[in-house]
Amino acid sequence: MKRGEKIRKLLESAGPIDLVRACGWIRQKRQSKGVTFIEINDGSTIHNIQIVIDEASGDFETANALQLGACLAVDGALCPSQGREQRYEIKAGRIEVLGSSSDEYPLQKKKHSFEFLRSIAHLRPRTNTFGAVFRIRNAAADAIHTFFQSKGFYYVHTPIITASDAEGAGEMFAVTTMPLERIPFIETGDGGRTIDYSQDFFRKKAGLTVSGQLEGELFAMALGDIYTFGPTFRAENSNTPRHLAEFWMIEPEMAFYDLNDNVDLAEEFIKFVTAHVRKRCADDLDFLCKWIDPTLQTRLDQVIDESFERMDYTEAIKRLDASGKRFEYPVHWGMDLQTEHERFLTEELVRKPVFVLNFPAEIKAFYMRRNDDGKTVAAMDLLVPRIGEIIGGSQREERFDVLLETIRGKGLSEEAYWWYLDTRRFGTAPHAGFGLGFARLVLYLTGMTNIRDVIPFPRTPGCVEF
RNA sequence: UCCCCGAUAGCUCAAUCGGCAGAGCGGAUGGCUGUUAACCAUUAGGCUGUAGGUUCGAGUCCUACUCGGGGAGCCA
Repeated sequence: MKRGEKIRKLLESAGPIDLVRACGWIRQKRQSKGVTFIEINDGSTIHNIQIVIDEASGDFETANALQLGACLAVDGALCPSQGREQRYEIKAGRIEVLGSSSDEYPLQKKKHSFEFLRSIAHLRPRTNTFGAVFRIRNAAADAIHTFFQSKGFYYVHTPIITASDAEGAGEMFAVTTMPLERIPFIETGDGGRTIDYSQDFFRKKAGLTVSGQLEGELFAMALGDIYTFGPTFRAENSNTPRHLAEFWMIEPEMAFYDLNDNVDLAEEFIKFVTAHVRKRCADDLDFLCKWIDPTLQTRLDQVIDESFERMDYTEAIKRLDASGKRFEYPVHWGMDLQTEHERFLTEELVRKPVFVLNFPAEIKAFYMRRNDDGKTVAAMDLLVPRIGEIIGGSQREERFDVLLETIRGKGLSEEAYWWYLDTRRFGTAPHAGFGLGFARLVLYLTGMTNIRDVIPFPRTPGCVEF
């Protein structure tokens, strides 16, 4: 079909054009006696284009009967607008109604609550806010590939179905073809029974991945620098504005990187993505700044311009302790940082993004590299104001015997990790990497406050609609 | 999973001490010579989340449940 020009292009036109075609969905309609104004939007920009239909037009009656949400193809002249709100408008010649709407169309010309819009997630991308959010999400995704590709990183597709449980990352969703109403069991001899996975599709227990990191490390030990960017799944019963059961994660993994190199890369990466979005989605950020978060643009500029704070875990504990602030969870060395501690650190003490480094080994995963002090591991968390932890990473333990000792010490099965351990037996190398929750990054970039509003179709406990 | 708060018209919300169910927006109809979330007039629209209970009388008080939100935990 004849698609015409994107509305973004038309609004940026260098001059009037005698005949143009625009397609889009009706956002606004205003009627006077002799003239009707219809604003349509095609998603190419947050701005609508105004269609002017006057009495002389053959389609005047058609236009007046149209309702919000209808889809139109409009042929007409792109002219300078007499109104003050827009440079150009289309004086309609012919209007083709591609899809009519009805008075039951749920989106109104007013602000709706996000809770309500979540219940109509199939229509919410037609609102200004969600249009802006999802254009920014797209720009961020693009920036991620551009950043890593320009640095010579390879994009690796790690498996979505896996039998490996990246320890500490949370509960896995089961993947099975066994009938739930009659799951085969094996008697264990002591009166108990266990599921007979040998009859299942994969002949062993399988689930949806909680992280592609371990597989990512395997590829870093061959291709050098790699990154993953794909969906991950957590079957945790988490009911918060920061958690999803299905979300996208970015996990770079680099050979010959130590913890400092890792931190440098993470900072450069966040700055790059932020700057890219700041430049490319200026209109959308203006809108979000006006209606959602007035501090958004200032905050993003700060991320781009100022260097992030870096602080050892031990130092963070000292500063939290010395702050005099009363915490619900008392501060002591060896504890994991709670939400209240993270927020106080980044929002009160340093007032900018902060890397916390070298955590106690006990509270971190087996694959993190043991430091010489014997007590800590080369881990890093990036905390940002409002969101909390946005990146978690570490230098990985490359020494075979140390890794094996840790796996055994944490009561994990060394057989299950035979392929992971192999990389330490055959040409091991220092390497490091991190994981970044994409939706949390989008939260940060948009000023939105609920993670369910920055992913097209959120999956949370009890919610899998659409 | 735990704690707190909420659920009233399509949407956003009122309803005093337990005493007739309301407004704005949206819809429909009409008006208005170029509007900007246009404006003016008329109008329709309700088993007050569900199930019980207390009471002469319940949107309002009590109990349970469902759903939603916030906080916490788990985590990214």
